[in-house]
Amino acid sequence: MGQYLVVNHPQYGLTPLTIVEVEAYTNNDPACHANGYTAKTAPKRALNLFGAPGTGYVYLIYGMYHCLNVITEPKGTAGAVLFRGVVDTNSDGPFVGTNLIGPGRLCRDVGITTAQHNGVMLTKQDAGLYLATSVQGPTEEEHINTTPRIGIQHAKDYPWRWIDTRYLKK
DNA sequence: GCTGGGATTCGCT
DNA sequence: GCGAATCCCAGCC
Repeated sequence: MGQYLVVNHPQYGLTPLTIVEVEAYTNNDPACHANGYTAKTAPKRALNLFGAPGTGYVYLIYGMYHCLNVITEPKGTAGAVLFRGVVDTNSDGPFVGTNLIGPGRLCRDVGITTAQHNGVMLTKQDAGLYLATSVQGPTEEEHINTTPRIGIQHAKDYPWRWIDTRYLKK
């Protein structure tokens, strides 16, 4: 939270966007795509969930939208953070004044797709999509709230969604 | 080989 | 508040 997701905008080039909303999914989590599987038995879609930390996991939801995650657990253990919302804090960026809230909208507006970005290493800059330390540093705890995750059918009570209250009220 | 549901969004009512 | 848009693949026949 508060760090940068750097995207490669077709006109503005590399653009740092500040992360303001995330959710966590992990091993033995009923809501995780990898739940009930191992790295060997996982369906193709969820395979990257068992990859090396820093790997991007992009999947298609409802046939229409892409969702971007980053792997957070050691290789072989499922676990990821879903990026649900970013804001453009650049004075002249492409999305100034437009907070990209919602995982599908975020991916649509910055051009993240499974074809281009699933499995890329988000700690390296060569894919034009990566994570970076922000100038303002991580979000202070006073600005962060936790809530249950959105839209899931299982483990609805896990308080594993984090929001920056300066941009999101609930 | 077919069917149904999903970590969503937007527009219309 | 509800439904449509639309693709992947697990589960079941």
